[in-house]
Amino acid sequence: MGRRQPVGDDWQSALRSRGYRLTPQRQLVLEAVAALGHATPEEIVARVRETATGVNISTVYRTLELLEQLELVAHTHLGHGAPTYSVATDDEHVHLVCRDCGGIEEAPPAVIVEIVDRLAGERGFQVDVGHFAVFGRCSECAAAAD
Amino acid sequence: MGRRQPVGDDWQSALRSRGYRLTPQRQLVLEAVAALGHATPEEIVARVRETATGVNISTVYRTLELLEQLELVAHTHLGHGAPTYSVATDDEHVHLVCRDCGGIEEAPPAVIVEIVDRLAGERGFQVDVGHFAVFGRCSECAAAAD
DNA sequence: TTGAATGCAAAATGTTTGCACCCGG
DNA sequence: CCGGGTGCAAACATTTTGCATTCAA
Repeated sequence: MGRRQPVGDDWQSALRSRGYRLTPQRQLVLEAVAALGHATPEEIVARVRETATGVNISTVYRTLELLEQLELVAHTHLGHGAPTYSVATDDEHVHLVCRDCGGIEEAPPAVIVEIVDRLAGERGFQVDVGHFAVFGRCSECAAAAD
Repeated sequence: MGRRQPVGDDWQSALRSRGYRLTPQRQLVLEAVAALGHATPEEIVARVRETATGVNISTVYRTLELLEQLELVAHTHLGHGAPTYSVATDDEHVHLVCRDCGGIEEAPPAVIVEIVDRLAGERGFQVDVGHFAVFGRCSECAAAAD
């Protein structure tokens, strides 16, 4: 895991240009999301506090909401508990969530282009590939279940 | 929505055969799930209370957990808040969740057989079609967004 | 300086648990 | 009668909100 790509400084203009302020909290949250990948708010605040102990969880929630609105981050519901956040520029991928072990695999979006096109063509539904979640049983657990 | 299919009496043997007791609460919860389709625990308890006012929400949670274990019901996470339950014998389908209006459309499983087969063949991942959730933007909201 | 942003505490929402009582088998 | 099942209350987990204070611009 670890960092995906460095956080550029385009995020600063993204905030500024829409009249939002640049704060250390916002920078730290964005960096944490980028460094962690698929992180819950709880994990994000923990990471942020390694640098700035005082940061409040409610600030993290508000910041994530704002960053998502600015399309700098995106969240995915993987089925169980809290949602996970990643930077919006990450390559989108399909999430394979195992109902037994809870493990998460990632598959390239190529796997689902057909259905994406089909849903767009047949019903005008624009699929958000990054939020695609497929539930099932991974090969490991499938083997163990027999 | 209303009822999908009547609740047979096979559920009684499903409980009995595994040493579980038949209770009015369990019957009412199962009937509510069947009648409502895609209902949250909160909606289910409301429905149950139309008939039996005293039923407690914690009983509903415990009952849903049991019924799911017996494969009489199944739950799906549709992205936002509480999970939704349906009877396990409902025809499985793909859920299309709109990120804007929160609306849920259903698509026939035929739409995704290709990817199901592909994931099974390439990585041994057994897809649970009923828990398939596709996030995106419905045609209505897509039109409104332009 | 000034209002957007934060921290804090409390509320809202969703789910789980301990325990005494009840009732299905 | 007996232990599984229920109701109740309280604990827990997660997210949201009101409000006074702080700080980026």
